[in-house]
Amino acid sequence: MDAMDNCTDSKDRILDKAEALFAEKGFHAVTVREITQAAHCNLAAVNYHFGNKQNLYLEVFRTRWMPRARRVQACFKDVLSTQDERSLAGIVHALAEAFLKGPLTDDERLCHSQLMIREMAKPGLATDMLVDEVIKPFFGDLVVLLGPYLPENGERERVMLDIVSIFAMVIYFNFARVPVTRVTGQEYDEVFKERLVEHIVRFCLKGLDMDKKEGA
Amino acid sequence: MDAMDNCTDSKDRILDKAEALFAEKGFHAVTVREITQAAHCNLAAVNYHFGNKQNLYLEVFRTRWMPRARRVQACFKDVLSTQDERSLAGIVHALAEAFLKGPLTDDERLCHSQLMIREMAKPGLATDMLVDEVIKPFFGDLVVLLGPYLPENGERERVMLDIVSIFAMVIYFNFARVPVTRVTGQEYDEVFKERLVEHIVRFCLKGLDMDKKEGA
DNA sequence: GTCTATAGCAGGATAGAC
DNA sequence: GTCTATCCTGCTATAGAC
Repeated sequence: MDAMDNCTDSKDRILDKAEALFAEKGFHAVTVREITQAAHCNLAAVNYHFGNKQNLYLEVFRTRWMPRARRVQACFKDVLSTQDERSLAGIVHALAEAFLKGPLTDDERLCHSQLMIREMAKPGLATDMLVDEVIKPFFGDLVVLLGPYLPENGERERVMLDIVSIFAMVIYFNFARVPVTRVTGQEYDEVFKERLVEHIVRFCLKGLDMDKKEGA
Repeated sequence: MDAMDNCTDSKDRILDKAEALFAEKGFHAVTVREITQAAHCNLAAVNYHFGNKQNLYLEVFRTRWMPRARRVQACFKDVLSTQDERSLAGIVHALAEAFLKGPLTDDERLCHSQLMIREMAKPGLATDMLVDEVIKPFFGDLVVLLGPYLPENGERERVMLDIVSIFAMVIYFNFARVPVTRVTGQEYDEVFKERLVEHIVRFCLKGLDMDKKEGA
């Protein structure tokens, strides 16, 4: 398809297409034939370069998913460092922005969260790598970062749940595009995504925040 | 396994096991052989009763998923009707409670949300049925119910996003048990689930709500 | 490093006895 | 309704020419 296809070697093309297909359909629903056809190379290339299908899947995470996760985290820290004053609102906004708009293209972002969700749904081949090398360290950073805003020092669990909740929002709105679009009637264009970031920041900071009009 | 297995007919046993397996692994990762073995019946039974694997999958949604979704919604309305005064907090609490504790057993709830998430991740065989017959009508009800609390009548989209956000929390905490457990160190026992309900209600109503200690 | 050909096997589906 | 036996397709993986 792409004019560049012949410039990059088949190993890279396979990794690219494999990632997209694994994200879209899941490991079992994708066949090696499908991948090699999409990558415009021979069926045997997967076994030659990666040994077998499982290892190709793992390589997708090693060479594609992990670096991208690091890019997003770097973006988050970049945004933070440019803020002259540190505030809770600033941190949440940086988080939502890095994950929902950040350095990734739309396709990358969708692909990225789909791969993660699939792996998180049920412990899979790449779960350990993902949890130990990316999720846990990043959560550790966030706990430290949000420490000053803790109600008490003892309530570590509450902070954990709050952080997870922010991710819940970001990941859900990325992943559940189909029902969101069907229910709201909104396509995921730039305008809507900007509104989503605003919504997520507001919701995470203030919740529904409709108390003014209590009493039906 | 169960002592009751021989009492219910094979059609029901197949539906039960198929649902659990489809939820756990996804459509493609499950084989008909696996299902029939788990259901202690013959391989040919699936084709005899359901024609083919795809139709079995659809029947799982028709005869298992949909009735359960209705039970949860009924529970939500029940709780609402017992509240003497209607309030935003009451509605959110009823929602979180119905979905996170409600009428379902733990296994049912996990199974239920896994099936839905898989279907929502990418439009699948049952997506239309699910969206048109369950999600859209229920969202319609919620929009009406939350209408009195709208900031303005024009802001329908904001209410939609708020409702979706509540579901995002509920579904994520149900679905992403693995990372939640790994990060928080908490198993999903009764105590933790009760805390989760409290957390979700609080978070949805008030967000992070840490403004008191602004300024690091 | 790329390709063809094929081994070897697992899965879905069916025919037909009981 | 249940079972056995079997067909056939489509998959992963490999061997070996180029």
